[in-house]
Amino acid sequence: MALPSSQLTDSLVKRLAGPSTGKAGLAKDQTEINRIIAEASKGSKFYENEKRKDQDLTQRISRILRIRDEVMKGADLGKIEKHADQLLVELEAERDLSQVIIHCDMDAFFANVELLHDPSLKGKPFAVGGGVISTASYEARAFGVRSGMSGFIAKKLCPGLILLKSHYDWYSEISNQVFDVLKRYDPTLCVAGCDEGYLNITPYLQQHNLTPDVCVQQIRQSVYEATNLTVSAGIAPNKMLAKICSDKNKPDGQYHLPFDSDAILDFMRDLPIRKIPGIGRVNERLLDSVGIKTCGDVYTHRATISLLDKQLGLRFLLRTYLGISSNVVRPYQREERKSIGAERTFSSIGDESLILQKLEDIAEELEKDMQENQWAGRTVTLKFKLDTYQVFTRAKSFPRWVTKKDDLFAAGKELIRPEFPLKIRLIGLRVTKLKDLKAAAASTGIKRFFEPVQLNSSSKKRRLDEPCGNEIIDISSVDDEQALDDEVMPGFHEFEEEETPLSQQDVEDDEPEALFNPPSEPVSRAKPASSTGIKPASKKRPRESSTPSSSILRHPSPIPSDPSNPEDSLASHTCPVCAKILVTNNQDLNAHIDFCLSKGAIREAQVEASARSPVKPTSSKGPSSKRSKPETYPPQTKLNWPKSKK
DNA sequence: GCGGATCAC
DNA sequence: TATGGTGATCCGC
Repeated sequence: MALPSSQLTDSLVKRLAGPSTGKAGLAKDQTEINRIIAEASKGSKFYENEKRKDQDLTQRISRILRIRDEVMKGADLGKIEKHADQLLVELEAERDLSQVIIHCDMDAFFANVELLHDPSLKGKPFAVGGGVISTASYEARAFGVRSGMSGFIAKKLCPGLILLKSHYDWYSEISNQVFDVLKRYDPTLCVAGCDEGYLNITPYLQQHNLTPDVCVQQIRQSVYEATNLTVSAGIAPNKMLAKICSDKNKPDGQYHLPFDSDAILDFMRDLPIRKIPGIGRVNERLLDSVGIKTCGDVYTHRATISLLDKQLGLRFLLRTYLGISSNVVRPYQREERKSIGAERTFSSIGDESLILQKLEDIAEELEKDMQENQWAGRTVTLKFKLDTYQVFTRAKSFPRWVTKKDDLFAAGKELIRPEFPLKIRLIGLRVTKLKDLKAAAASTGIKRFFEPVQLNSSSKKRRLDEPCGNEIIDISSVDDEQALDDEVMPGFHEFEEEETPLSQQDVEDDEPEALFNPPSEPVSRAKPASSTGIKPASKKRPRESSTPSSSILRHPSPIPSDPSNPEDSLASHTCPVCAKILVTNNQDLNAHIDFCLSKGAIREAQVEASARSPVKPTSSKGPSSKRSKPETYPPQTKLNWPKSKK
């Protein structure tokens, strides 16, 4: 039984353990649990796919480290750190401790709802979910059973595990009850999933002359009285911190982070970076590769991060280190929605007619959903997962609004046809470039004059269009020019809530998110040359990328010396790669850095390519498997963060 | 606009 | 022993 260790890397073992390792309800011996999971998975197609992804990530990390080493040569680290420190001062100035933000998170939600319906489950290890576990009871978690884990793996970890089917209607109803309670404390409640939400209780505290702790006790008590379910909560000055805090005393507890800069810094210092929303397993590994395990490590490695800004996201990480994030709490707006889709997993099938049947089913399901919720869209994206677990997407845009099953099915067929032969285990359709048919209808009647218009968070216009006499029906055939034309309601602006930016241009970072906020996260991707080169055919081939593309350091005045530098004025800069001093503007500086980087990166890539030969084709039928040239050069990697600015 | 990847619940 | 579904974001073409 100890034989597996030979081929398994630590990273693969950890990856196989699932995305929610390190969550609450820790089990005793994680090592033993991971071994059992790896053992049970070994040899399966799922396992092979995870292995492939793990290897790709390993390569991506290698590229980043090579870039780092190259860039560090001759770099003036002292100067770079000084610049990072300057940025920290600027970010610190943005800190806002004036709002009391609460993150409420239901404890083992699905499992506890099941418990209400069947009290005999109390004290037993059970989990909700069929093939994949949604939620495990705390007793089951002690065995290592976690959400996202396959049911049969969970059974291996806990032979006595009771697996329950999901009852979404139950969860949904109770979920609404919970939110109704929370809204009494903050009508602008921001729902983040069916079992959690953010509140800004600042006004409530003032109106009722309460302290945050007492108020949150009352909130939790109110939820319990209404549902018989416990909820944990975090009290902090912003959403990110509140979310992290809600996990601190879970279950049935609350944690109040002091509203004090130094206390927050202390709190962040030893916090595992993985706890930050947006930093998942991949980003965790990437950051770990440069020595960052905790938020405090961000400061220690600020020079490295500065040099790898493009890959790691300097600004995001510095904000994280400081414990700064958005404190804007606002309900999800319908017009923020960007896509609607449906997908289904089934036992692998290769028969074309059967696959088309599945596609038709999905098209019908999606049409129903779009109809019920009044959405139309212009882009249809087909998604399919091979029996090897590799996922692909193919998209097509239309000049008109799509709403009907026939159109969805036709688009799907057109997109999948060139991919045959195929053996797939999942198929799905998603529609984007949405048009809100409810808004379209509303804009038609007189009532439009009484309803505030909401702008799309991003910036401009909102919908509400004029056309169509008065019915909502089938706009799919309306002339697009007209249908596409939106109209802005006069007199309403919509973007008010911003906090004042102080001197920084960047005001709010993340708030537009429906869920919490941060679309952030680092990581970077490497795309290319995956170890297994198979893939569906058609379309684009691997073209080679050649231009550098990036400039490390995205800020106007990144590392260079001068603190004051407008956007494009000339200034003296030290190239972090070759250490030359250049008098130029930022654009040219970046171009220069790209040049320096590409030289080193290409050289490294060549060395690596020659040292490595085979690209193993994992069977499977992808027609033209490319494999041609692995990477021309590395700049692929990068962590995407949130949209920090702009 | 497209496709791959990551993330969260 | 059968490893989910929905939605979003970001990057690099």
